[in-house]
Amino acid sequence: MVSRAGLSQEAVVDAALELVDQDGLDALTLAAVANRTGVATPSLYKHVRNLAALRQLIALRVLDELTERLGAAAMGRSEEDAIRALMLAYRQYAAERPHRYAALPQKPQPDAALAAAGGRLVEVFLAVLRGYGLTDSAAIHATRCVRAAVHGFVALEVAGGFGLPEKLDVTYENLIDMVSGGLRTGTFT
Amino acid sequence: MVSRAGLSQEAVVDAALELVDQDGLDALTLAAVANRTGVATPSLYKHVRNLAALRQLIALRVLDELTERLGAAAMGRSEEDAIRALMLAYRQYAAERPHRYAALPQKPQPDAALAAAGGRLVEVFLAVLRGYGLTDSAAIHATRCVRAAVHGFVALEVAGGFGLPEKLDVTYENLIDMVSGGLRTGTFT
DNA sequence: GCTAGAAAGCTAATGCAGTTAGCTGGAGTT
DNA sequence: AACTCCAGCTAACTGCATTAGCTTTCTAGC
Repeated sequence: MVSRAGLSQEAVVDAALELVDQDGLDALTLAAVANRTGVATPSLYKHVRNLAALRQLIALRVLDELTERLGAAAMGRSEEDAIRALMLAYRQYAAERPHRYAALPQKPQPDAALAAAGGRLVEVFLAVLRGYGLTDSAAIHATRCVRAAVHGFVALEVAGGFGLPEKLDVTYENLIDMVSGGLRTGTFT
Repeated sequence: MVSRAGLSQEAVVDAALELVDQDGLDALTLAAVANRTGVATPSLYKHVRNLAALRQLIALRVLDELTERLGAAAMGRSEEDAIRALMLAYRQYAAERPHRYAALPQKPQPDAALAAAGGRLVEVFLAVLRGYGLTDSAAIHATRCVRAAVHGFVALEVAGGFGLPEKLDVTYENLIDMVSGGLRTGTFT
């Protein structure tokens, strides 16, 4: 069935994710992945176009993983309850897998699969916001605001952008209040 | 006065910033900086410890530049007026210099100068929030929330994380409303 | 003015990572 | 049993960061 090491694109991405989890994003090198999969570096090119492509595959995985988590968290809840669950789950994912979260692309990627995954993520937010009775355009603006708040907090937290780490839970509760308050009382254009 | 090319750490950072502005963060390479300053690559080590150090110097510059802009924008304003000006100036900086904004560190940096610069940035936010009569701890939480919202939006925008770029101005106005509404009515612990 | 020393620059060389080219051997097929 | 395909390999090249050691030039002090 499979020749030698039984490698596949999936297995390569798996190994790359382990590497990222353990040693951070900067440690993601084809040599390291090859080493971890017990293969010579050039052999990886049989499964992955190049390093950039591997990074995109990773981003795709992370995005889908996050989307799944958020969907599960929001399921069966509505309105503020759902928003709160969504935001908590989001932060929790980044806390559990900070390096994976950091692996999300920081620059515009022209990748179609990635864009689709981003769309799926947005869909989860939109689904939750429908409970607020927001019309199409308003829902989009509201979604962006929620995403901005959540991503901003998490990104700053992961990057060590906040001083004291003790009270971050409290800050996040405040942020949740701010967001859900804004959704309740705010006027979205 | 100065030996040959009249280089200095400042000049190296200047050249590096030009490079980043023009070609993006990935284009920041010692070879490229050397080329731009008319010097052989190893000569740069006379002014900068290594590439990582250069990156930190760049981050420092950007952080201070941003802080200065925000301070100027908030000056003479108070409460919602000031918050609005602050948020608009923040986004405008990132829009003008997206690559510089992206050059801010994404990972915890143990650099003291960088931490100090971060502290100065936070000070501007805190100064504005004092107008809301927030006590110490509450002011810190509120500041973090504002920063999270602003940074999240800007980071997503710079990264192309939003679909349609047309209505982003509108979204940002909504975000400003959400934040200032939260500051007005919210209870910060 | 002259000379010593520090500073700034250079060339040479090393190591590592990504990538390409071309070979090879085993698995599945006919 | 011969054929074909493909995963994996070795060899080789490139670009970049970094170090070592030499040369030149400016400055300071005599």
